[in-house]
Amino acid sequence: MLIGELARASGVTVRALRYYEQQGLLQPERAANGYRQYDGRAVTKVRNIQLLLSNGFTAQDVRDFLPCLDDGDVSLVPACPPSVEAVTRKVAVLEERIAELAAVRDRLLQALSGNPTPQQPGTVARRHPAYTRTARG
Amino acid sequence: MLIGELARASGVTVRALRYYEQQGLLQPERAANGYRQYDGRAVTKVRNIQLLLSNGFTAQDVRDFLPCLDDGDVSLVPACPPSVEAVTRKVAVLEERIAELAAVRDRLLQALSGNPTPQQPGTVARRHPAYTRTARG
DNA sequence: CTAAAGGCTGACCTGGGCGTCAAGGTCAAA
DNA sequence: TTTGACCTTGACGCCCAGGTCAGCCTTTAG
Repeated sequence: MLIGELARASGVTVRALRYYEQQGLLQPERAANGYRQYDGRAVTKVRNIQLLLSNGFTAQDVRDFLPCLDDGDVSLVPACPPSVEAVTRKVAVLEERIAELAAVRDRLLQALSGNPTPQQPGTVARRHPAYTRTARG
Repeated sequence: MLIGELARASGVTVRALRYYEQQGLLQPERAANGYRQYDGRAVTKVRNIQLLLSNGFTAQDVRDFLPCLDDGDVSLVPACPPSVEAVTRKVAVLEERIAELAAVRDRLLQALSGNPTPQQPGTVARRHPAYTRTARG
């Protein structure tokens, strides 16, 4: 799979793919002519990278994520126990971000329904109802 | 409340507060000496702004959020019906972001538990269990 | 053979969210 | 009155995630 195909398949630009590689997030093979060669799993991987980057994580953060998410193949995990701690921390970060966004969402929904905010001022709602809706619908 | 106090109270820098104002996210009063004057609700507002910015939204995005979240006072909402549509769109964006992050979190948890991924390749998990954990909890 | 399409590296540019001076005004305490 | 903390605007700088252009090589189509 050449870089242009991967770009189209994963919805990012060729430039972004080269950037991700430069940041150590991708390590494609090289053909004899110097062209980058990606396998099919790279599509998932790139989507996950983009997903994290567009949610406020940095390339450095993503580096911490990927060792155990490599190419979306979770079965690789037992081979990388040293990063368990790092992954656990990342899960906590995600929990926090999710809770924050859910709180904002709840406030917007309250706003739309015209209800007052049942919370003490000084911060955004912390304890919120379970997340039940599915994306896009 | 002066800008330095607000900065300490809300956990951002003075520079950031001036930047938010420049971006149209804050409109403090001005004292006779030219000093910015904030009221207590600005603390919540600033925290919300920072929260959104650190989650991958731009100042422009935040501008769309704030008309109905002003100072965290949701009771102001009925006064701004024209932005209902914009807020609704933002809720959808939040739902999507939350779902994405929850999917990543689920994959990390699967990785930690060593389970295989029960999903078709090509994208991150889309339908995920309800969000049940509380932040830092 | 030639043109078009795609790939390569290197390098400079951009926009967003600030950090960091610079030069100066204001205010409370000593 | 002087010091020091805090405020003002303005301007330049930085990092990050790429965009864009230049100059060149490779592969496929006609």
